[in-house]
Amino acid sequence: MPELRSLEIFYWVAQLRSFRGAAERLNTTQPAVSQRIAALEAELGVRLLDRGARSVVTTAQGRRLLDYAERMLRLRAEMLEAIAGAEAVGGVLRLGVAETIVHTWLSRFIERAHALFPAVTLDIEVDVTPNLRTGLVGHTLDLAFLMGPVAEPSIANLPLCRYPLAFAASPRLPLGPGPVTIDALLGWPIITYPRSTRPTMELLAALRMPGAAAPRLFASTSLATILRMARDGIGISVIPPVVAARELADGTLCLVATDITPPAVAFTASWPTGPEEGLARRLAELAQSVAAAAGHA
Amino acid sequence: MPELRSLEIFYWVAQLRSFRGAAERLNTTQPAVSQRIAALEAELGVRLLDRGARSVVTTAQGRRLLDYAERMLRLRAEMLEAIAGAEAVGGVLRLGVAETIVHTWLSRFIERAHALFPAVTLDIEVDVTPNLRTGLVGHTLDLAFLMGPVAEPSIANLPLCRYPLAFAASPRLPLGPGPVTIDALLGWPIITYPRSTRPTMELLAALRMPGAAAPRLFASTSLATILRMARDGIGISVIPPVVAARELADGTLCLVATDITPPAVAFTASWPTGPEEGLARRLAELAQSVAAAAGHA
DNA sequence: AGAGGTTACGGGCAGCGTAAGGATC
DNA sequence: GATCCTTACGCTGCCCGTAACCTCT
Repeated sequence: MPELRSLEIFYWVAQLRSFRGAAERLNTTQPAVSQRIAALEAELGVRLLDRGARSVVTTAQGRRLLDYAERMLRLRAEMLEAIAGAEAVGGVLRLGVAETIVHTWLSRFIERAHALFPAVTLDIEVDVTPNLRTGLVGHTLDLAFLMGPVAEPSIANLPLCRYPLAFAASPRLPLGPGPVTIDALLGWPIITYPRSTRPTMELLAALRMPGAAAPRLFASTSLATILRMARDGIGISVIPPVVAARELADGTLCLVATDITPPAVAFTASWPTGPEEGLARRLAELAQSVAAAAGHA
Repeated sequence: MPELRSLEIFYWVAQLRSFRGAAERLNTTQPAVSQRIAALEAELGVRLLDRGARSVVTTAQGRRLLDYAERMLRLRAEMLEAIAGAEAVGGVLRLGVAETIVHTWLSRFIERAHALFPAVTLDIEVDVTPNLRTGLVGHTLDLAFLMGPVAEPSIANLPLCRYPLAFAASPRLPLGPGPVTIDALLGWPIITYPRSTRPTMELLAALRMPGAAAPRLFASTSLATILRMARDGIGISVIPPVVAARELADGTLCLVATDITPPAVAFTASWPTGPEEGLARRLAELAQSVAAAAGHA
């Protein structure tokens, strides 16, 4: 009689197409996974996985079992929540967060998450959106707050908040009063997110005027670094004003009025769907309400 | 993380309202059951069962878990059949059979059951219908072919066959030719099923004529005994002719034409519904087709 | 006293981790 | 040679069974 543990191990091997990956995912060793899979195949008298040289693929029977395994694991998760309640939902949830969120409502989210799920440990990893996306599809993250949505079939998305971008510069920069033209703007380096991110790509497209010089870009994955460079007068930053509230308040940075409106950045909570998505989904919904309460919806 | 084995044990304890009963049902010892239940309660941090002095009842949480447990066990059974196929469905199925069935198509059923489910062992118990019914509700039988249907909410029924009853007596009985009147009939003891069975009750009701003497009843739980007494000329038997084919063919018994038609006996395959009813249901359907093929539908 | 659940204790075995082996690119 | 799965092996700890204990009728 197959036990749930075996089905869970099979589920992750099939999902990740890797014994090793499943072992890491389940905090065990790779031979242990091998043994359980072998035992499961023997128990059912059926070959479940084709071990290729550098790939593991499910057989037809394996795919059928995968479907059942997912349903059973889902049922167990639902059962645990129904019986033991949210307080008992435990374990580690690996959360990836884009830096912008860190500077806005992440700490409030952590507080409320801890209050709702005291037995859950959040492993937080701050990184840029493309890396977070990779982490989600590779199942090394259970949930991420990133510039979304993530357009993958196995990833679910929930919109969190939109931040309009704005130009902000040190008041020492001789920009003069009144709206700044694009030409004047392009005389300074643009300090913002890396080129690989969507808002920066859109910004560059908006700034690229025929005949004008290409904008100089000072990109950084670190918001703190962007702000620091802007305060130092190195150039003009493009950021959501909300992450620079302190600098704007104490006058070390000023918003720059221009005749172009930079794009807005939209964030989503995104997670890989699966039998254990319950906690991720609940936390995503919590994040949504926290973001809304923070007035950034 | 609760394993299926624990949920299965809990299921049976809750269902049978007994640790001991569950232990027997699952071929294990009572302390083992105690331990699993205690561990399960500790795991979930919830009391599942109230151990009364002479009774075990589920708590509210226990009832909720019971629902999930049944769904999970059902899913596992379905999965096993889907993946491993019917050949791999194994274990012991305790089948109760009314004696009439033994004399008609039981052996054919056993053959076909063995062919379809080679890994299943049939534990067969021949008894009278009331005892079989008790066995079903007490979960000591997984399936029974009896005079049904069994009107219990937790018992499912599938009609199998109907046998008209007939009067049969030794040719040495001086009954004379032509139809026998009720009065003449009542001069002899009626040899048939025990008083507690439905066909006998109906028969007695039909024979009870105003002013006439009450019929003398020679009841036996054993069909072979009934036939033996009839062949010995002790009285007139009331039986389905199909179980006395040999005696009718070799002339040791003759059908007695009368002006009343005795009732028919109807048999059903009946089994307790539950997460593991799959095999019982399949065998019940098989029995239905065997009975139909035997021409007794 | 007897039925039924709990506690205590010892042994067997499943399952895990470490380490070595083998296949494929 | 690097990567990934398999096999071998020793050990831990879970789980089961036996037996004694407790409680209620």
